[in-house]
Amino acid sequence: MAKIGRPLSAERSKFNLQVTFSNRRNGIFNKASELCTLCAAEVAIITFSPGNQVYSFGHSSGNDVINRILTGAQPQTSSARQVIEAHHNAIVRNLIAQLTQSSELLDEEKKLSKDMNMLLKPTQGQFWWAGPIDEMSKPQL
Amino acid sequence: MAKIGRPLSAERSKFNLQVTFSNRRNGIFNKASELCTLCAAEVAIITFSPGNQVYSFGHSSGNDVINRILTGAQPQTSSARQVIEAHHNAIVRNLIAQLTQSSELLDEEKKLSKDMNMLLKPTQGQFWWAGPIDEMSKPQL
DNA sequence: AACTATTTATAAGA
DNA sequence: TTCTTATAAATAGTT
Repeated sequence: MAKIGRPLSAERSKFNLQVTFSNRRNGIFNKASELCTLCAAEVAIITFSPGNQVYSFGHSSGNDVINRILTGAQPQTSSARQVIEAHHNAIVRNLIAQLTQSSELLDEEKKLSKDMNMLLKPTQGQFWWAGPIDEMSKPQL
Repeated sequence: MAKIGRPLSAERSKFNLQVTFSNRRNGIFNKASELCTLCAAEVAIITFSPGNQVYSFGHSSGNDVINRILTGAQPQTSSARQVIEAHHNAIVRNLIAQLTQSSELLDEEKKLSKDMNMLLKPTQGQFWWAGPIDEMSKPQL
């Protein structure tokens, strides 16, 4: 929805696309960070770039990362880093698949439920969407 | 970071906070949607509101939800809906915990790696942060 | 990296 | 809740 900042040129170079992805990813992460602090919300974001690299954002107010660093973590070698990064990558790959599947299942059920309501409540005529009823049972206007 | 739209009043009512959360959540989801279409990226977002309700966003370009609806899904009862929603809620609860843990592990390792660099490269003196070196080895300014 | 012209986001109020 | 509006933020293209 909606146009962006400036009108997009018809042809965007591959490099510009990477810059755009990076800028917008940072923008979304900043928005998420603001949402956490402003509303005491929890937010997790997983992104895969066009180049198939993963960037993730996670915030949980209960965890104190610094404390855990100060009480026992040991410096790790570069190869250990690689193992951790690979593991992290595998985890988020799996997470995004689960999340998408679960979200879509929910969306399907919502859509079907809405259709059922439209079929089952025709006698209420034009007033069926006027009351403080569940959002799910509103017909598409 | 940064101030927001209009200056915030000193006291924000609980209701306004909910409105703010809803508006900003939608804003982030829209940004994520734009990122997907504009950059051919994959994005998944999980949020928990202050009221502990979950809202999630998932996009994977390979899945065709409509087709799966048309080829076999059956309408479900309200109790089935509740089961699905509970299941979805449990899934995302688990996902956000995993993601946060994995992200924090990565962050810890990066921080330790940075500290190691600071310890191992003292001879470069005041110039060690001036060059085009890896971001990870920059000291905190 | 920084600038800038626009568009978009959004807090408050109606 | 939805709309409006004033102001700040985001950002695409350029330098």
